[in-house]
Amino acid sequence: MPAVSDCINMLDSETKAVETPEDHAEELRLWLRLLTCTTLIEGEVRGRLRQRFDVTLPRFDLMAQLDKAPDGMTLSDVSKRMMVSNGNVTGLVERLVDSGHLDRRTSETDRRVQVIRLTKLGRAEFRRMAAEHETWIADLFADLTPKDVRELMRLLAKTKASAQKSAARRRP
Amino acid sequence: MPAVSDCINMLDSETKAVETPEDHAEELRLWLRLLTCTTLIEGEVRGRLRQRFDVTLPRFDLMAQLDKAPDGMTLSDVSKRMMVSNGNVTGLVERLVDSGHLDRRTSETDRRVQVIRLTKLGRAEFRRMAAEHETWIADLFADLTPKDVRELMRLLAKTKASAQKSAARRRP
DNA sequence: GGAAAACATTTTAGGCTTAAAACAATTTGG
DNA sequence: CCAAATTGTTTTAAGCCTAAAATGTTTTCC
Repeated sequence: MPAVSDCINMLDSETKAVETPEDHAEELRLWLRLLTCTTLIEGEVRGRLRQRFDVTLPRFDLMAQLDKAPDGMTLSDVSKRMMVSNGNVTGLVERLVDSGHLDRRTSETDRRVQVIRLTKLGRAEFRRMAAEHETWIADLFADLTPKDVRELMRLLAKTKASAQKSAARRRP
Repeated sequence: MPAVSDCINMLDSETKAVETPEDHAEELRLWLRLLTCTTLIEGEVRGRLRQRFDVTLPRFDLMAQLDKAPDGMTLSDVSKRMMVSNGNVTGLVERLVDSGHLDRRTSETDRRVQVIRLTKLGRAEFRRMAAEHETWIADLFADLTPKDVRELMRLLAKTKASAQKSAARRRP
């Protein structure tokens, strides 16, 4: 919604809206900044996980999901939560089962479904990594005041809702 | 900086700070929300680029960088700007040169350096895609008021600075 | 001038990621 | 009941991505 002063060239002599390519440069800049922040932090976390624990970020993320679900999750659940494709989860899980971090079994009641859980080893290692991970995040956001954090949370919630609505418009 | 009421358990009987694992749950939640927003929007843009133009997001991003640099860029420049590894750029450029979107030549003055530019075709296609891309972004952020956008820009700038400082602390 | 350091890029090996197709099991609706 | 639709997962093909090592080039500085 541009300020009135920005609209002068978009109104014809009869004060009627004219079809003009609208200017969305601000939103574009916002998106690029959002992306930069995420890429920056993600890269930093990725590097620290590798250096300190020799683990990849996707593996850590998957274990984080499972740590919150003591009764296990299906691959579909994981895929939705992590917002990645099904095939991606299949490979990720396979590697984590091989390394002894995950337990996978076919559901008794529905033979299509695979339920995965953290093993004892997986849970222990994840907890160790997560504790340190939390301090990295705190440090990365250290210059934000509690008020900044609250305000960002609020605005990002609004952003998420807006984007979800837009996505739903395209794919109803 | 927790509120005073949150600190009660962190002070011992002599009102001295005690070594307690600090609570950074808020920052962690903020990071997850930031990541969710980015992943959501990025996935949406990726899908639309593929459907409408049969182009990948990394290719689009690379062309976007070059569109802003009519005199071309070196691979290092691109790598820094896109915040991806050098080897990644090598492959990306190779595919875009093959498809006729990029021109690549060795610098006259420094034979280590490769300078890449958009070809006429590359520029034309990018401009066509970028125009539509901008409307997608506007739509994805449509529910944010201009004030929201300004405030988010400000807070993300602060976030970026904080994260860069934190990264620099680790890797001086 | 020449060895050593720094720089730009490519190569390598391995893992991540996606979209789409294929497969298997369950549910639905005549 | 049973064919059709749906659901959960895996496979496939291609591309993306990283870290680290290797290669070639230029600069630095004795």
